[in-house]
Amino acid sequence: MTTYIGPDLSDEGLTVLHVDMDAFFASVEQARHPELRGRPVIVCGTGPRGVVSAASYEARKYGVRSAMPTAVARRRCPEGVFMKPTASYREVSRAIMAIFADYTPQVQPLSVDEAFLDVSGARRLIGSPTFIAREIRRRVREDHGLTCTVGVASTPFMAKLASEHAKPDGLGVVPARTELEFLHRLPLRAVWGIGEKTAEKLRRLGLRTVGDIAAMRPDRLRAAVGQASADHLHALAHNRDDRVVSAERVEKSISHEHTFGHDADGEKRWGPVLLEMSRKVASRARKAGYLGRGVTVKIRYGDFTTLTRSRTLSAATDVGQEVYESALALARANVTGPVRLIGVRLDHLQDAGTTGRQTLLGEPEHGWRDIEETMDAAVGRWGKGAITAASRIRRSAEPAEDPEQAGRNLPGMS
DNA sequence: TCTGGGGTCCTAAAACCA
DNA sequence: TCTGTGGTTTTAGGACCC
Repeated sequence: MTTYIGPDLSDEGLTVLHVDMDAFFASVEQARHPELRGRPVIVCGTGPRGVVSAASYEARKYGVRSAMPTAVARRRCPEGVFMKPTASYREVSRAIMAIFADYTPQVQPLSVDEAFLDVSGARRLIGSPTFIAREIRRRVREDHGLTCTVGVASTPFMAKLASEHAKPDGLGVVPARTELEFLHRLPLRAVWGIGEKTAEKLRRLGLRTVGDIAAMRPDRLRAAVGQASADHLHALAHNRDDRVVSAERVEKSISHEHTFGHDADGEKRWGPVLLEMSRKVASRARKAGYLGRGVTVKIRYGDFTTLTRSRTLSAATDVGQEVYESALALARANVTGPVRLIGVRLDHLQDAGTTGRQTLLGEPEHGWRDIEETMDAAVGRWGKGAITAASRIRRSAEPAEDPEQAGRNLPGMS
């Protein structure tokens, strides 16, 4: 189904596609398990504190939405099929992104289930943007049994609005002539960067639509939401979006966090989790070829108050033991009671290749790094169960808190 | 209803330095 | 040596996105 936004049926001058998979995780499960088709499928954390990652359109009829607590979703949709996410979505995601790459090298993934494509160079060789959009939709359907929605427009922002407008299983085209008219009628929240807090501030100024933002005096906007935000909103409201679709993306940080099924009281409970997450963060850094110079610990208490504490290292690292030592010192100095969540982040990443890791005077050349690389190799060969920190092996009957099991999730899911 | 996990960017204050 | 000054980096928090 093609939705042309406005009367003009031309895609002249349009260069950007936004592809958005429909209810991605839930749809993958339905494609894989035919008996689930037509049924409300909810992919979510299944622990006591889980939330919904994706709800099939059948489930949405019951008012189930992503980011909703699983407990609420169960109440709203008792007959729903509730499933934990699996690691396989990444594979499907990669295969779909590979389809996009057949039409243009300029593919910018935004998350596992979304990407921008710049198809300006493909018009002569392959066809018009709407032709490419139809081809992509057809191939995603035929090769993977999945539906997606594609927005076609002149800028990334407009393309995203177009797909939003046409979903699910649609094709939305915003002809260049009709862009402003379409844009200005949209509600505040349609704008990338306006969340609940900002929308409330703008509503207090009497604004209701994107057109209202465009008409607002810049200084009044600035006073309400700050310089950078105001400039950004003003530009988008006037349909100025100078972002270019770019395939290369540099990572700024790598993190893991874990919410306990029940608040963890004492270092004995959260310490081992901190160690495991520190190792995972470092392992990912090594694999990606990064060293990090900053370590941040995140702590959340039962009442949801959240604090972060960070330190800058004397030398950048990709060694889990070093990340852990900093994280542990930060946690010990700042944890004052039972914690709901604990997290570790390695940031200020730099390229390991160009920087090289400096060995400090008196520091053994190898050591923890070698041990951890050996552990990586073992996990690679025999699977995740191969290696466990000694401190996590328990004698008592009480099961250890396992970040792999509670609220298992993948980065960047919608 | 009771709030996951992985990220990015912005702001403002504090700390550091010349 | 003390004081002010201004720039840069560090630290903390918050909003937002999927």
